[in-house]
Amino acid sequence: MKPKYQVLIDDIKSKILSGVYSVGERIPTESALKDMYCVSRQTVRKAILELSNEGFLRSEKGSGTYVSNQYQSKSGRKSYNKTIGVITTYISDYIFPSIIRGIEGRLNEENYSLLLASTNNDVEQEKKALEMMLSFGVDGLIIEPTKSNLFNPNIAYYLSFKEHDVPFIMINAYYEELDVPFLCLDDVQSSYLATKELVSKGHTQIGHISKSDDLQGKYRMKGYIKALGEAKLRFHPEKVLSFDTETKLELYINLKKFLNENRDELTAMVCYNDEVGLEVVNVCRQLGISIPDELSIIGQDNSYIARNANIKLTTLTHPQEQMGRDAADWVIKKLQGGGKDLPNETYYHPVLIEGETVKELKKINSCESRQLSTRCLNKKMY
Amino acid sequence: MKPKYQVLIDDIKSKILSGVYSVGERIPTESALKDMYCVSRQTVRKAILELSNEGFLRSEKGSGTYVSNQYQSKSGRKSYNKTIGVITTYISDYIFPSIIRGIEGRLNEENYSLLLASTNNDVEQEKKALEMMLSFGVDGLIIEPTKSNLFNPNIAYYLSFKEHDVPFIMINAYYEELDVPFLCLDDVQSSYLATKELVSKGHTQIGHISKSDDLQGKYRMKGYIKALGEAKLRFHPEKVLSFDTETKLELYINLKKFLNENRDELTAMVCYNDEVGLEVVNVCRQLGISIPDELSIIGQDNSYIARNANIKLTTLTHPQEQMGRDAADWVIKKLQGGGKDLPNETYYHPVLIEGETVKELKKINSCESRQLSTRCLNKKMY
DNA sequence: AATTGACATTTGTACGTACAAAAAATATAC
DNA sequence: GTATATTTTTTGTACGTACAAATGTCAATT
Repeated sequence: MKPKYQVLIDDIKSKILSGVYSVGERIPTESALKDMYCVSRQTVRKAILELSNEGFLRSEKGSGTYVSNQYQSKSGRKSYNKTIGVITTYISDYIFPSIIRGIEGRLNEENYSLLLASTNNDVEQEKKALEMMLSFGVDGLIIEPTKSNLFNPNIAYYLSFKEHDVPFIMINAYYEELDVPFLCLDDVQSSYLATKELVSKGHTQIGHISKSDDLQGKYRMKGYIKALGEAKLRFHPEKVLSFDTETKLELYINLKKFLNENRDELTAMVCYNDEVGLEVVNVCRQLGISIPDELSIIGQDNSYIARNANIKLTTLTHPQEQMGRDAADWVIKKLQGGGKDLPNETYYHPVLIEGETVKELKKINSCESRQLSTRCLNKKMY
Repeated sequence: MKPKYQVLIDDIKSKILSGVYSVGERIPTESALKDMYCVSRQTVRKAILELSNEGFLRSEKGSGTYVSNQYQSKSGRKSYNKTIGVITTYISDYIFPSIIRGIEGRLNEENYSLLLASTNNDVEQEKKALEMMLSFGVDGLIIEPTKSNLFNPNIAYYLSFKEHDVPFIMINAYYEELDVPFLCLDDVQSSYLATKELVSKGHTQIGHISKSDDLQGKYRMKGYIKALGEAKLRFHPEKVLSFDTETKLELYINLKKFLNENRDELTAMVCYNDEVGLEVVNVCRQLGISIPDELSIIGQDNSYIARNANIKLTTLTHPQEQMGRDAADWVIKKLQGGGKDLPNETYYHPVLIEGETVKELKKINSCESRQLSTRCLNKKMY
């Protein structure tokens, strides 16, 4: 358990690093902090003394305590460190090794070092990672946002980076509340193409699995709805299963329930990503649903797990390594002074990769009113 | 007029610098100093705290206050970051993603964060990474040594970690100059088994490609020599090609020259690792040397590139993910106080994985003195 | 002789009171 | 309006009490 003075140190340091207290600004008096934190004045003083020793604060008798610039001059040795910080939600899973390979490759070409931290899509861990990077004084940052579809209190840190002219760029998603540079797959287009592919294969009963806390989830849902609309197919909310980072552990159970309930309603699923797509394959195997005979599935991202599974998942491309290279390239160029003509928003267009999980229903598409019963008949013949 | 605590500081510092209190010696207790100087205990503590910050003293609860050496830095304070630093030579290539996966997985189970830096097997970048970790104050470290077979001036940092009781463990190799905990593949055994396999397949003209700046290179050479010795085969230095991190870029050219010169001398190669093994395959393709008909090849480490190449390389296992997990487990246990019975040296035993790059020569092994001319005759017949 | 448990000792955290010293704010005089 | 004196505010030094946490010591037991 942290001592009280350490809680104060951490809080005040956090406020300094995030720009709540800016350099030269006077922080609340010892007496005010005593009341704010419900501690004794001695405890406040102990915290302030330690922060002064670390160069964050400077006290003046009779006047007050001010944010010092000593820590900043230490972290301001940007060109000396030649290090780029990378903050991602995960490191060794899914498409992240490929992204990191792209980043690392490009950085090595310019002899930049890489400092990498992961957040596990958790706001507290993102905060810690940001403070680490700020404290050390990285030259630039490549950041994958955490829970990008929800409000994030760490946004203050990004504003602080902007203020200190530390170039950073976001990948995979961005905070819509901020005007920041980013590189993203066109998530709308990805789901749109997936849904459109299923429509072109004769599917009219198409479900969707969505992730609610990431911006990708929102726009992949948008693409799904857009393609339904173009095909004059109605959007049914009960054909959508939504989950988030915290409920991901229960996805297997929720999928089982969802697919059982919709067994006779759906002929196809557009999944949030390949990981979810393969989870659907797994659950269908448990429920005795034949893929793709009874249910067609499309994942997204073209991850290695889609390519290496027992059944080759139909999926959409994700720029992965190229996006990593481009992000590193952007930061390097920014650091080398050529920031004027760098793009602030880059979208990558997805391409469909055919696998073994989509079945064409065109043969029985001549009479749409009998589609479901024809499907049941077809099933009895095999 | 000097404050009382400054009088104490000056007096105690003077006693330390003059040798009255020698390094490692316990100075009088707070209570005794209170009586000696006729001040309050708080005033004594203030003096001791400042001397501790300056590196002159070190206090231990329940025990006393000791004279420290002056190299002790402020980063010796206990860390509350719950972050483990990992320093590896590379991040996204070869077997490193698997190792990192193991580390990350174990750390996540205990809610530790991961901070990752790579050195590219360069001493300066290792120094930078170590300073970053020290500066931030990680709770523990997992380190893959840089140029582990050469003297490394950064060894002082590892001594500093030891002194500050920051638990760290090395993976893949260690510095033989230091008595540090480590987890390693048994590199002697790996090359020994590779060479022995070739011997058992009838090969007597066996070459070796070695890496001189890493400890693995030294011990894999040792295993090669050991197996030659057991088979009563002579060790020929001209059948060994050695390279290091800096000359790696020229490996292709040097391999071409080496394999051309030894075209009629060698029937098999034990390679430092899979990467080198596949490079040999590549060069042989250029030189028109048929694998494994004319030259058998064994790599080491069972990396994904060995499993996914056009030709499946015969190789030896490396613990990769398991070793990563064990390293993280070791550090976590150390941090949780259970340091007494943790192993200081762990070796993993390699196992041969058969591929498509080794040919058996047993049919023509009956007369060893005519082996080379028989091989030439055999070649003319095809 | 080795181990265990109880107790003493020592440092660490946190609260409080009191006064000193320097800067800032306000009042007063011109 | 400006200069000076006085008061208030804020940090700095020093004292004290109380309890927690870790280490060290010693006696009893096996």
